[in-house]
Amino acid sequence: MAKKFYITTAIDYANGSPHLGHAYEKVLTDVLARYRRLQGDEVHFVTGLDEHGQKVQMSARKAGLEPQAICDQVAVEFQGLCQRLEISNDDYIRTTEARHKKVVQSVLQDLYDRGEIYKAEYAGFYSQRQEQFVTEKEKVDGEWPEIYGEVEEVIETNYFFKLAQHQDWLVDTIENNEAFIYPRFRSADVLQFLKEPLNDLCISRPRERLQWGIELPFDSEYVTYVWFDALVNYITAAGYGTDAYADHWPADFHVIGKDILVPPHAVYWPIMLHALGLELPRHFLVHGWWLSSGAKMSKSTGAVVNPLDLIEQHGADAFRYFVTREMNVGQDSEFSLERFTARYNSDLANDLGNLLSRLLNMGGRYTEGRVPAATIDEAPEQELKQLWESTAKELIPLYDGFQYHRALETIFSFLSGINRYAETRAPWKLAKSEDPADRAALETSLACMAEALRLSVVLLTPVMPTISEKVRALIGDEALTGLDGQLDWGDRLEGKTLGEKTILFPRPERSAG
RNA sequence: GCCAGGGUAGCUCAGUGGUAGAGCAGAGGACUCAUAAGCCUUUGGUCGGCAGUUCAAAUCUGCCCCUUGGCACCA
Repeated sequence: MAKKFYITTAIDYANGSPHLGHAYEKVLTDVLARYRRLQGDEVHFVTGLDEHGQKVQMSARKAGLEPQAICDQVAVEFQGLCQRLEISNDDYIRTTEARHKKVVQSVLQDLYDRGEIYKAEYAGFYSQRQEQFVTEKEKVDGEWPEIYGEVEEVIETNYFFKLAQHQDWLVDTIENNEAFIYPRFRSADVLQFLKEPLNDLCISRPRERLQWGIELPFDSEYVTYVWFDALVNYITAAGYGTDAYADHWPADFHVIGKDILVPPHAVYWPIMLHALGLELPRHFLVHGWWLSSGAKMSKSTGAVVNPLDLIEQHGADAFRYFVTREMNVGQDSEFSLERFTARYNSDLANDLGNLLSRLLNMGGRYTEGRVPAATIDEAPEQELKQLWESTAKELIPLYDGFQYHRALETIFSFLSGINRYAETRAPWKLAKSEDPADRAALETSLACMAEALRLSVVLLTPVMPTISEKVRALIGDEALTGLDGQLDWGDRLEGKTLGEKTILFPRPERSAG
């Protein structure tokens, strides 16, 4: 069996509710996953939930619940988000699952046996109130803020993972693999970090301080902490220790936010894998953040808008389109309701939705609800086909280079070209003529509009899967299963039945006041 | 402080040496198949600032300013 295209998001931390950032990462990953499926890859797409740790334990205690109960609630929320967004993940991993505990313990034991883990004393400043270690960085004006309460220096024995001995290897690996981290400039952050000597990584917490974690296999007085729990999910979900593993690992892409590249994903994780003798993931796709999500958009309406409400208000596809169109992968982007509305109305409703609407309507009125044959090929047709040719040429490289915002821009610029073509041919005028030449032009124009629309939605499909399928059905096309030949201008729609006139993206009612 | 990303029309962005671009928003017009949509025309920029290299710089170099991140046990 051929290796699958294995792609992951970061797993979300269970101590909080989903927000725009979570939604975006899932959409971004899903777009890539769906694109690869169209390219013919067998895809294994995993997302999940990181459930252990101090914060979850404390939240549970505050709520008077068992930690697992809290996690179960949060898991429902996050999985619900995936459904709402029509994320096509093949697996959802939760770090409290038995399959994961087993892998974490096996990996820890393995490293312990190899001498990569040792026990040592760790001295630090501990905040009793927050039940966590604090560092000099947390100090404000030379004092720890009030929220930490009394901070005392304590010495604690813990287990450490040897990072330093792999440092040179890691620097080499990153320097010699330019495609390892996208965008490339992020590699510089990692290499800068690696200019300083690495300290070993503390991977345990004593059980009396933290119960909510996976027990160290070689010392039941401790649980493992954070990274050995969270990062290992990627190989758990790949089926580490089972036959499935070879079909999945190495991951083709870990899609993550820029905040967790250095040091966890670009330093700890590669070293963990290297120490275990496992292959590294092939690429990291590092995205930026949505800024001002919340406060800023309340200005005009006076009401705070939760970006995730837009999914229900305007559909998953519209939401997916917006975040994909607006975000230049790797950079940050500004979220505002105004921008969402502008995209929705201008691009989706006016350009795409209305184009389909006028085609279906004219097909019903002039050609008995069928896609007619294109019988002539004159300047307007040739121009439109040329425009498509140059559009198609750009799309694959843009998709391959994660330039989704520009790919969408290009597609919508072609859609605009179809609208322009319609004005040039003006089938509604031709319909009033008895001249056979006008009749031929009328039929040709509707055929060309339908074909051009079909071509437009092919590479809209990864971003707007439902809408794209809907468009295909309405113009008499079959469901899309691959890219093969789909981007070539042809006459496959000839004679196909057009659907009833449909409003794809209804204009929202203008709310009074 | 050091490193990196961004700073181009009101907004979002494209544009890496050769007379400043797109979409949206604004203004005007013709049309009517269509979701008061679409189409045509148009207003609008000392390309963050200063200096330098060059016949020529948004594009190369230096310094500065604004902004977003990274800079070891922090999720």
